Amino acid sequence: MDVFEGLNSAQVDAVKVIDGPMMIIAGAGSGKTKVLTHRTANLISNGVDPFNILALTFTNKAAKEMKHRISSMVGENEGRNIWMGTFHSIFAKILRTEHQKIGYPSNFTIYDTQDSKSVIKSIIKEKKLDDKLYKPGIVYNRISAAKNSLISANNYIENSEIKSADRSTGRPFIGEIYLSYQNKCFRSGAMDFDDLLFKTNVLLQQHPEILYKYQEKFKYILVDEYQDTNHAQYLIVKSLAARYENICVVGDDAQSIYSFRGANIQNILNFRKDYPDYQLFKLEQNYRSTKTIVNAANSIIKVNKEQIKKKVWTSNSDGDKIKVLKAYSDNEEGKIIANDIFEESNNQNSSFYNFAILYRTNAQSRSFEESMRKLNIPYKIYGGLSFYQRKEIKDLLAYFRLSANLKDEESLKRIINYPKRGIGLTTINKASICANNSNVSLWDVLNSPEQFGFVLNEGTRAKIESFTMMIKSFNTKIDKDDAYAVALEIAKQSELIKNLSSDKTPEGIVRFENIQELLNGIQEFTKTEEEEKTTLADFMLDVALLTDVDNEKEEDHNRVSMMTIHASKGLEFQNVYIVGLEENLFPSQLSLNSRNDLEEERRLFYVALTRAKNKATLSYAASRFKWGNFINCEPSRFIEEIDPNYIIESKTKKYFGAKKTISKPSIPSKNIFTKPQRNLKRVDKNTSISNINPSDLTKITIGSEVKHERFGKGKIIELQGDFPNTKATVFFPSSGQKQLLLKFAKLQLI
DNA sequence: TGCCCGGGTGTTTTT
DNA sequence: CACCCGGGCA
Repeated sequence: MDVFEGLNSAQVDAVKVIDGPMMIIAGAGSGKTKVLTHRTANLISNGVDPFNILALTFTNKAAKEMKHRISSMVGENEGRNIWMGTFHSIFAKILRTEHQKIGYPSNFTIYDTQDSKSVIKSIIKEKKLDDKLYKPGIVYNRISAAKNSLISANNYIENSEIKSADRSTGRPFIGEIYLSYQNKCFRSGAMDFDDLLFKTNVLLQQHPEILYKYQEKFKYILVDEYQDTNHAQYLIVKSLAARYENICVVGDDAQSIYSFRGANIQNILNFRKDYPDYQLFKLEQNYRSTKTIVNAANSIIKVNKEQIKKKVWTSNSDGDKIKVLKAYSDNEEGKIIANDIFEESNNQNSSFYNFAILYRTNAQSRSFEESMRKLNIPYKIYGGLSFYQRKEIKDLLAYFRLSANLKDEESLKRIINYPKRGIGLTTINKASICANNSNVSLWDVLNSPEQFGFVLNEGTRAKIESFTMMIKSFNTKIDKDDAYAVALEIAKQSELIKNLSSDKTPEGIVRFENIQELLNGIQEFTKTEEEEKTTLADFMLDVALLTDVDNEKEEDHNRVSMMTIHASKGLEFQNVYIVGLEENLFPSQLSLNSRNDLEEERRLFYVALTRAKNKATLSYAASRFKWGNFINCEPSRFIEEIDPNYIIESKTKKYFGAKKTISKPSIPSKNIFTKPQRNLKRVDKNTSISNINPSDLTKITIGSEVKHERFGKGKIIELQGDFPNTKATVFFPSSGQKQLLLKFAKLQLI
């Protein structure tokens, strides 16, 4: 196929380049992914071996998608050989291969943030530090920031600048905590997220032969979302590319929104210094959005001082103006938005898949969930508590993790007394002290108590022995037998299943279902994994790096997407609702003190707005429930910053009126959600599909008298299209003529 | 060792 | 408001 087909001239220029350093500044919606995939295909059709290509993306989903698209251009056999993934997953893979060089087992565990904080917490306790001052979260962030700047624990302690900074906040011992944290992780055969990058740097720096090996392997390197790379990532890329300098980075400084994670916009600016003979390309034509949205977004971003000059434009149509909705409270905001989505989906004859609600913080999702449920609109929340972070899932995974890596202390502590085995905290604490004294893992102490001076009574001893015996038996199977069989055995033998299935509360049933879902996922894994890696140990390797977005299911079609703006990066929707546009919320209160932070918030708003293809709607509430009482809110400065030509402020009255209509309980809500099911991620399939069945639908004809849950009585004037996509024009005496899609409208014949 | 109750505390954003 | 943690008691 022709790799240049369908590209504009700027895109062709970028796709053409094969060798040498290059940077692509790609405005929002400018076809960045297209350029990346076509360029990679072009490399391959010019004789570059896919085995020599490394492509680093920001999310697993982006990697998967890109791999898929490349494969469809160059063939599956070529495409599959490209190394493509997130920094974290690619370098975890390399670290597992080269584990001996850094003294880790190849099956090291990856600690998630929860695990890390729990380790830190236990250290703070051991060191008898004031836990009011040393909060695990704060300490974790300090350590994380240090690692991302490649500062080791010893460097940290020796660095006088850091020392005085920590002193001034009253926490002079963070360095010591860092040191024993690293020690503990090492002893547990575990790495945290930042270690994956930190240790890769150590590996490449201290072992020239390894560096050479990967420089030779990855002769062509491609980095997506370069504006969001941190120092550790930057250095890895730089050293890998140093030999051949075939490096292509893609990014947009206007969309840099991860500085809190150590991302450094300077990486984009430094590129020129590192590779003076680089080629620069700018993609400025936006194909995604209407003129209104593109221009409004430009008017916002131009308020920022720091940016690379570019002119994003589009030849798309003008489109609708951006609506600004005011609500009186956060709950009313939910209702107004749900109402608007309902109406728009009818008017546009459009699936809910084309709608997204974007917010600044995860906590905001609640009022939207509630109002969507009331209107029976199906939705899916991305992020927040991910599937893998649920308690019951973490419990079962902890069994798997421990069985794969006996040294994993966090997992051991989590499950040794769950389900109850009569091995309590006192016992564990004693064992921990022995482990610390001999600098061995907790498992070693439990496994051979005498050897490490762990005194215990006969009863406890027997209980511990039966536990270790069980885990050991899992351990012998986990990297040999079929993953699903082992997983099921563990779930049963540990009595976790028994324990969960005895809980008949609604929450308990959901937990049990989640376990089922995990087991199903493992069964899938044994079938789909191409190579022969189908043991549970293989499954566990990068399960820590998976996120919700990575498990998109077909059933998620026809649902409104709800997520933070951060999570929406790289996505696009026909209709975007940006909510909670209030001072102190968006922009966040914490950003108001520094120009840089405020500019990042503004970029975040820019990202949010540029997700929209057709329509963007903004909303804010005049008061919001926070920490138990109402606080008054002011509209966000970002609303004023938009060029007023592109927005309409809706009259409050109209929406006030709408509020009344919605809150009228007009549909019998029986069956659907008998009681509010908070925390349920899985929404029943078909919740949105009309309550009347197809035979009812076919009975509706022109002239039928019908009743609509919000518009009341009406008469069918016209019908267009075939079932199930029949569109009806209905006249409602109360609110005029409406276009409705029968399958959504839940019309009832009178 | 395990459960219950009360107080204190917390909201950015994520791999 | 909702959750987590620690203390007190069985």
